[in-house]
Amino acid sequence: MKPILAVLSDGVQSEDLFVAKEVRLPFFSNEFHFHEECQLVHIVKSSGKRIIGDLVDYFESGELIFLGSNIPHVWHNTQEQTNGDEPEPYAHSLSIYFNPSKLLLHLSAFGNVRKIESFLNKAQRGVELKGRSRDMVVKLMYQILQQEGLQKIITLLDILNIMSSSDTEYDLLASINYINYYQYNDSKRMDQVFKYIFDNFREDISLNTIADVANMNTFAFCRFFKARTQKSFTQFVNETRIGYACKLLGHKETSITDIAYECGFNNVSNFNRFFKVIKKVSPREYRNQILS
DNA sequence: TCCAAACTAATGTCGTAGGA
DNA sequence: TCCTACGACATTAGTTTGGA
Repeated sequence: MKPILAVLSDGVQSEDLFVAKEVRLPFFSNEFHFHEECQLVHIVKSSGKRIIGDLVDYFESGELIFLGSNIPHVWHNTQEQTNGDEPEPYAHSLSIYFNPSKLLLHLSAFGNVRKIESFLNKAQRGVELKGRSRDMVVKLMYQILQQEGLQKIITLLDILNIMSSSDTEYDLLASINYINYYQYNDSKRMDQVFKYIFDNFREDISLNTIADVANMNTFAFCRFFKARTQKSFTQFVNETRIGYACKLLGHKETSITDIAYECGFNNVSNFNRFFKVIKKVSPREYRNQILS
């Protein structure tokens, strides 16, 4: 199955080497999409759920993600998370887009670009930068917004150099076997499905219900969903729930039992079982780790 | 994309044990 | 005593497969 590329309508124009953008919106776009351009994104202010490749996780202000070519992704705020009453936009981010082939072609004229090329390949699974590397890159991203001409390009190269030299200060996000089978034509249907799951994962979501959302019967939906996400519908929902549980476990005053029910599990036994399968540690161990 | 059948994974319940 | 973790087991719902 050949993936179809999405085109960034306001992305990198043919004469540009890269584009830097600051976004302030009431909430992030819910569209699940991918594009040929690499994207470096810093979440200045917002929180919610995100999908990168086959990883479903929570995001918060401050994170820095680098997405390589063609990895499907979405940052999602629910209405509840958007703090609709606030006068200020709740979704604030900085992004840099560039075409990797074009950039490498230009850079190769000046010398060996193997290190950057290798990093860009790794980034096809999505990269979350951490520690000092993240702080340095974020600082440079703010600088780039104020710069013009050659200075902007020099700063971009600095950023690439920091990221590709950071051997330990990043995590790869999508699983190693992840392959993008996503098609542009699927966009609307998958958006509806993800939106429904994200808005309703605290309740029971039956296969019939979600298949109706996708306008398919249950068998067709199972096949469709697995083909696009490389995981079953139940697995996806449970990962969403466990991701939410991880967030709640940071609040010491809520008991693990309460968290289990809050996340949509109907009994603690199931919650413990899935938590350990997905996170490799029990909820209590996880809480101890993050609170320490 | 649909359907039927077979298979498998997820779920709920109960019991037990350890630690605070 | 309560909370948490975990195992066993029966049941149910979800998933896969193959043909159309």
